[in-house]
Amino acid sequence: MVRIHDTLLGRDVELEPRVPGRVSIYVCGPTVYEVPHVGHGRTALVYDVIRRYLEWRGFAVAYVSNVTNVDDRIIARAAAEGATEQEISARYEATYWAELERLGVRRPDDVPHATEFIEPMVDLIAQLVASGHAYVIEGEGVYFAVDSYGGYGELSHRRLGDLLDSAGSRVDVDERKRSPVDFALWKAAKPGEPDWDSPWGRGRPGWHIECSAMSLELLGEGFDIHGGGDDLVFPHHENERAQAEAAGHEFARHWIHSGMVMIGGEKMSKSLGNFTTLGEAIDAHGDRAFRLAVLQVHYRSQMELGDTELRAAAEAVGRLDALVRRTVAAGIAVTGVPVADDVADRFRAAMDDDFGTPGGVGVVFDTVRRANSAIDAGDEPGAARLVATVVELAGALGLEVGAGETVAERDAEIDAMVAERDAARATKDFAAADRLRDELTARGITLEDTPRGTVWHR
RNA sequence: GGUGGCGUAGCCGAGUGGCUCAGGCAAGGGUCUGCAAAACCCUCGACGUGGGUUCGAUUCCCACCGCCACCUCCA
Repeated sequence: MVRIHDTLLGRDVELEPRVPGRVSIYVCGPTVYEVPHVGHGRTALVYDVIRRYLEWRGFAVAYVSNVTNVDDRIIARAAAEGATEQEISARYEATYWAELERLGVRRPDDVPHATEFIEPMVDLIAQLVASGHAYVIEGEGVYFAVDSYGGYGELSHRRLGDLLDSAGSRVDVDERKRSPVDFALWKAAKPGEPDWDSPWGRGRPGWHIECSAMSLELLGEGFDIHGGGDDLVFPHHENERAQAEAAGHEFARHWIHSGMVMIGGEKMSKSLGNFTTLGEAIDAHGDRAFRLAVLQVHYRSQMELGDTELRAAAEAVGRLDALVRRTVAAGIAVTGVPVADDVADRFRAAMDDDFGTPGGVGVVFDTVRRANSAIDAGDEPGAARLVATVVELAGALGLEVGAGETVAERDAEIDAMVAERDAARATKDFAAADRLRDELTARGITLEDTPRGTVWHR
């Protein structure tokens, strides 16, 4: 059984899906007004792995993640560049998905955009107005009356009184609101901004309402898991929940939140300007190093994710590929070999405990060592089994082992040089052999001499 | 101030009331190799501080110190 840490309850609970065997997940995606940074990459990867693991575990997963494409910052960016909001959001959304694809993050089953769901949002707001949970301020918009919903604060573990005390201390409050903590469901149109028709005049939706409406629309009442970065717990998710439940809907059964990426001990964020773009990080260290670095830290913890961490992870990825090279060089066939059950059990135990990827990764690398030992010992069946297990379990985490060019790429010219060197070695002409190896090294080729011949990789 | 969380060996980072041992990176020594590479073995070193509970605590409890996040937009 899979246990997950539920933010609402503040403890681990068994995942008992609404429909046995099927898990529905909604994860808050980015607002696309800038290129993604490594923090966005981590969050997307964390949920990608949760999705993959649940599937590996036998669940049918419905995975939805939205993109916010109407928002103050998009409008501001469009104005600054003399472009339309659609141009800005389309541009940065394209970058977002392109980078995630490089990371091997699978596309969600559905990617709703705020602008495509105006009608469900308006309907939801209308329900709230009709039931007295929301009110109109002329010329300003529609607001949610926080007082009217008794569960407010439960998700983020805040008392309404404390919220009222701190409201206004950091941000100006519109005194026409009934309570300083009330928030906008619908914002009245302003000149030059995108707007839509509504019973309250033209305008655009508030931020929180889009996720309430879209998650319910696509996944239905009482969907299983709602996730996102932990900076969204308050106010975003608190508000989403309040709106949906106040309107009479059964909202998410479980809430999960992932930790932030830190840089030099501070949260990485666009507003602080202390970010590395995701693309730069992948360029510098590779997609698998990025994935492994993320998996080596529990998803709920804050983590540093800079060059130091990525370099270390890249070295570790090299061990995975080296294992496959050694296996191939030793002539050990792995396809179709069943996994070692005891290892899979350890892996499952770690992962079932709130997606304990660091433990799972530990099991994988422990198995890498054992597999190498088995190869050294000439235990071919044992090695085959352990290597098959490594490939399988790493695959469950979305980590391809021995992928692509590192293993079996053919290159006639390099093969010829390697053959020439082998011939030189056979006649003990080591000067010539070393000269050839130096040439290859200069071209980024590393040679490994094995009992069954020389293999090379980049 | 409120809420949530964290402090583990040179670094990153799991985990557990006692059992030989997370794992990754780095460092030193060794085996293998013509030399390398890769691999394996060994070594190095830990649980913020002070109390308490206990036969025994890094693990439970209390206090303290330090750090981070959220309380405004934010993955």
